[in-house]
Formats: sequence, C-alpha cells, structure tokens
Amino acid sequence: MTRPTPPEPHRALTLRDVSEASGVSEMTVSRVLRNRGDVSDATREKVLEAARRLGYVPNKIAGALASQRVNLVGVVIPSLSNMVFPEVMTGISKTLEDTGLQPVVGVSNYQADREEQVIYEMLSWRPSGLIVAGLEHSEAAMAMLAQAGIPIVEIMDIDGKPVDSMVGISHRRAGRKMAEAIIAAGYRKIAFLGTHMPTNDHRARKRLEGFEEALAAAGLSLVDREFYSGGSALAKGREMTETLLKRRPDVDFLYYSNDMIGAGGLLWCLEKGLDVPGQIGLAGFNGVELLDGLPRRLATMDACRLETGVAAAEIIAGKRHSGVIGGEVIEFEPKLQPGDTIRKA
Amino acid sequence: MTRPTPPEPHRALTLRDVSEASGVSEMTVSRVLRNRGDVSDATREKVLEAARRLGYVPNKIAGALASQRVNLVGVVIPSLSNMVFPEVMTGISKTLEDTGLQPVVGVSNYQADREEQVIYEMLSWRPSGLIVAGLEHSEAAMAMLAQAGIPIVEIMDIDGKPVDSMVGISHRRAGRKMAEAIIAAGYRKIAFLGTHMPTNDHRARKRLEGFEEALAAAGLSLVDREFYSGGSALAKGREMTETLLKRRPDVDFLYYSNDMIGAGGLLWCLEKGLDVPGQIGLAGFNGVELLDGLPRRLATMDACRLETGVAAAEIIAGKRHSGVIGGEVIEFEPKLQPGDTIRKA
DNA sequence: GTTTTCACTGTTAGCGCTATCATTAGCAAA
DNA sequence: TTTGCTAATGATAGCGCTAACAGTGAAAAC
Repeated sequence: MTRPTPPEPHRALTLRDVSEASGVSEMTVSRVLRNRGDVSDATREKVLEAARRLGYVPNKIAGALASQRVNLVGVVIPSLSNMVFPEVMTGISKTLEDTGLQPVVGVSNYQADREEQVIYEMLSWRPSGLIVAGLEHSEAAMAMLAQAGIPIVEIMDIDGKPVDSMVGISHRRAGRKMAEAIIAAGYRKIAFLGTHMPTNDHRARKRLEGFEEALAAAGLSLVDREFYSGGSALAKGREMTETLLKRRPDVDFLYYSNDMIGAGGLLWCLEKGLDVPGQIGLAGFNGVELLDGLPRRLATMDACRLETGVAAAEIIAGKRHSGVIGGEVIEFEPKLQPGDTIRKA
Repeated sequence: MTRPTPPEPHRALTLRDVSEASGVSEMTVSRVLRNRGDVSDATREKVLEAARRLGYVPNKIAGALASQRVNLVGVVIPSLSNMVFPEVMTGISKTLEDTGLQPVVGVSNYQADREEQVIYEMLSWRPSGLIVAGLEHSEAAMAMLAQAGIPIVEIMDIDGKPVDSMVGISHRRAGRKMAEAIIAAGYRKIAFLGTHMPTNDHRARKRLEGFEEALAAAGLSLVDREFYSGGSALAKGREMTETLLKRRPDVDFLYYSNDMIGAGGLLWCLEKGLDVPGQIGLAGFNGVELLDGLPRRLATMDACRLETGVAAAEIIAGKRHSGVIGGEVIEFEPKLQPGDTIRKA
C-alpha cells in the first residue's frame, strides 16, 4: 500500500503554507478553497494541487470567527438508545444534506440540568440553529434559547408554548385518540404500563393524561397501572404484563407507553395462549419498524418522527416559505395503526 | 411564569459587554468564566452576577482560536439506527463526562466517500481526538487521519493495521469461534443469512470469512446463503428464513449476521413449531439487549460495545497509563452466549 | 525604611481566517 | 493615446477570545 508521505509530521498547516507552496496570496487560496469570487482556472488548479499535495485541511474555527458564520445545527435529544430519536435524526440529516449545514448531536439523558449544559455548550459554538426535543426546559435554558438570536425549533411535542418554533404531534391528543379507539372497540377494563419517570418524560406523561381524560369522558378510569425503569424494554414488557395480569386477571386492555414494552407484552400473551385481541387487547405507541416482524402486529400510533425531523430542519435551513419569520408551529396528525391487537369496532 | 426580559434581543454579547457591566477588564472576566488564575472573591461575584444578568454565553470559536484548544472529540460511525453504535456512544459519553471533552457524532451511512467528507468536516474543527468505526477508509481519509496530529482511535475491528490506535474485537475470530461452537454441537448443514452489502460492511464480511474458514477447517462449507437489504430487520429475518428453508429444508443451522434478523428468524421457527435447537439451531451476532425479551434466548456473541467505547474514550482523554503514546491496540475477547438455540455439545 | 513577595489585575499581541476595499493587468471603445 | 471597464489578485483590518507578560498595591521580611 502506498500511503502519501506526510511532508512534515506535525505543525498544523495554515493557509500561508498553501499560499507559499502555490505562489499566490492567502486570500486567493481562501477564495479557491471556498469557491468564492473570481479566480482564473490556472490559479485555481495550482492552488488545489498544492492543497491536495500538502494535505491541507482548513481551520473552520478561524474561518467561522472571521466570517461570523457557522454551518452547524445543534440537535439536543434525550437519548440515542431510544430508537425514536435516530429516525428524527434521519429526517434532519437528509434535509440538511444539500444546504451545507451539519447536524451536531447532544444527549441530555432526560435530565433537565444536563440538557441545560448541553444547550449552553452548543450555543457557545454559535450554531446556525438549534433543534431541541420537548417544550420543557430549565428556566436558564429557556432564557438562553430566547436570547440566542438564532432559529430555535422545539420538536416532538406541541402541547405548550414554544420559545420560537415548534414541530410535532400533540401527545395529549394522541393519548385521547387511542383511548377513544379502545373504548369504541368495546374494551372497558383498561390498564396502563409505562416507564417510571413521569417527571422526566413529559411526552409520555401528556399521553397518559390525554388517555385518562378520554377515559373519564366515557365514565371510565384506569383499573390498574404498572411502571418500570431500566433494563431491556422487551423483557420488562413481559414481566410487567405478567405481574399486572396476575394482579388483575379481569383486565381486558393493556395500554403501553411505548412499542417496545408493548411488543414484550404481546409476545408474553401469545405464549400464554391468550386470545388477542378477543379476550384482551393491546396497544403501544410510536410505530417503530420493529413491529413489522412480530407474530401479530401491535396496535400503535405513529409519532411522525421522520416528518418532524424534516420540517424542523427545513425551518432552520429557511426552506419553508410560509411567510412567517420564526415562531412557526407545525402540527402533525398522529395516525392510529390498529394492527391485529385491537378488536375491529 | 416570570421569564427574565432580555436586555437587548439581539447583537451577540461579548466579553467586553460583561467587562463593562462589571467594571473589570475583559481578561479578568475571561479568568472568572474559565475558573483559571487568581481572582478575588469580590470580583468573581461581580463578574458572575453580570454575566448571569446579561445572559452571556462565551464564544468558544474565539476561545478555541486563541487558546488552540478544542474540547471536542469527533466520533464517526456508519449509522445510528443500528442499535449497536448507540451503546458504543454510551461508553464514550460516560468516559468523557468528567474530562471536559464533548463527543460530536457524525454519520457515514456505510459510504466511504461520505465518511471521507465527515472526517474532513470534523478535522476542520480541530478536535482533540477522533474515534472512527472500522479500519477501512478511503485513501484520502487515511492520509488526513495520519496527518491530523491528534489521537485517532479506530474501533470495533482489529483485523488490520490502524492509522494510530485501535480498540475492538476480531470479527474474523468471532466468526471462527461461532462456527467451531456450531460444529462442536453437531450441526453439519449450515446456512448463512445476512445483509446484502459485503463491500460496505467490512465487519460483517470478516465475520463471514472467519466463519467459512472454520467450516473449511472441519471439512465443511456453507450449504446455502441468503441476503437482504433495507426494511425492518425483524421482518426480513422472517422472510429470509422462510425462503431459505423452503429452498433447503435439510439445513440444520442458521447463522445470521446480526441479532435482529436472527430474532425474526427465531420467531418464525417457533411459530412453525420447529424444534429449536434440536431439529434446527440458530445464532446471531451482537448480544443486543433486545434478545432478553424473546421467547427463547438466541445464541449470539457479545461484541463488547460498551467496553470498546470506554477504552476508545480513555485513549483520547489520556486516561490510559500504558506507557505507550499513541498506537495502542486493545483487543477484547468476544464471548459466546449459547442461549437456547444451539444444542448443548 | 527598604526590599521582597504575593495576590490580583491589566496590557499587548496574536490565533488563522475572511470581508472589504484597493490595486493591477488586460483589453475594447473612444 | 487615453479612457473605461472588467476580471483577477493583493493588502489591511479585524472576528472574540486567551497566553504571556507587565504592572500594582499591600503585606511580610529584612
């Protein structure tokens, strides 16, 4: 293998090195490398050749400072292992791809103080825009966002007041809609199974609130509930389902706060030979691709993750010609996917 | 809710603003904000109060340029939706947490040219170190990495020559080991099911090569193979398994290139009432947490993802006192998890 | 009283690049 | 020839911060 020999192992190269190597001014090199302004073909070739030969990589720090422009878009999400955020990221990345903007991910682990730190860190790099999951932030974080002077898009929740723009679904409404569908299908003894962090996962909380609202409107209420935290969601789904059904064998519907534990529950029910959806119905939330491979399709509700990512990125990139400057609100309609685990009404 | 009113909506604040507001020099403000050097308590308080009141966020771009230090660590991975990389990220984040270093993620989508771009982009921000998945890169990318003058850690594969350091497992050996276990358990008609991108996913390729090597050493060879691309891995696992077993009903072992399709295959086999692992054995690769919730535990091999992330981050952070400066090689031993889908030898 | 020391604060000079304006050369029109 | 214009290139002045050094005053040591 022939690897090009580094001219000098270290001492970072600068524009001046390229300029000297190609016999033109630094300014001209800068123009060539950024494809800006008029440069003759001959000069351009000379410069590019020299840059390639030396292995020059521009220093964006200096460039950004001088031009006051940074092609970065910060994205602050609670978790990467959740399966739902990667899909949002896909939408963001795709949309940003041809704009010269680059997404930079930060993870808050569902902790407000950690989120505040991450936002601070991101803003200190003066990005072109910031996408943040959720509407709930520490007061300090909100103040920073409000003052940042760049487009801010809060995503995946629209039940509240945004700092600037927001894109996503109403989880309250999603919960309500699911409850209505379940009631319409004739289920009456409904239980909830979800994650054990009602104070941190605001979207799950709002979903449950909406769900209970709709139950109440029909004169019903949850007959039982079961919470978990940590571990393999699939395994936890099994365990919780078993625990709950042992405690309340009369329950006829299990509403899970996410598809993963729902899938675990479904597998458990099928193994036990329960009649799904006759004897007992199940539903999750998110519409993850995973469900396509299960023995039976779990009822769920699509959270429009891809669309959310795309729209958020479009706002940042200024691709959305709505006439509005900032303060946009885009609501997606979560679609019920009845699957095979809820009786046909 | 009382939100602090922004003094002036825009015009980014600088050190000078804080300096004027608190009546000390910019330098002293800088010292306070970075906790560096001696500053009297009275002054410190004054400055912090002013900074807070104004909502000042330091400009790291200027700071980095001046100090020639950037607290960023680039991480270049092929995909986020893969479930395996998030766990590596967890190890990296945790380890970096108390070092003042921040990971920045870039995604290459398993494309060498895209990876080259991402590496270029990252290096242009002059990070403190770079973690890159895999050992195979475009020639230009290798040249950039070699010249970067910062610690480079290639992870998740050690079958090859690193630019600088490398951390991970030998996929060739992992494949070999799995084949040996399968053969030892008495299976003879072994088929492979995997992703349809042998040229892009080098780790899957090496695993298969090692697997076939070990088969050959025992006088065997794969009796059939089936490939897929895109879509829900779980669903694809089902489909492929069905297709393959229709074509070759005599096959007695299915080796999957990852756990997700393996899980799909397992669900299919159980549904069809096949005797697993008596009549037919199954194995995947990765050791994903998901498997804990399946009706039966799929045989797999742990890829040591968390440890890999931790070790890579330690190298970058200089936490590893091996005496070696750069060029470290850390190999983890993939552990076979026999689960319930391979006969006890 | 003088010198030394120390804790604190300020001054100066860039970091590597780009915006802006100035300059030059080349060529056509007057 | 001179003028005017355009394309190509260069010179200059920062961007907002920090490293390095230079004060400053007060207390401590002589």
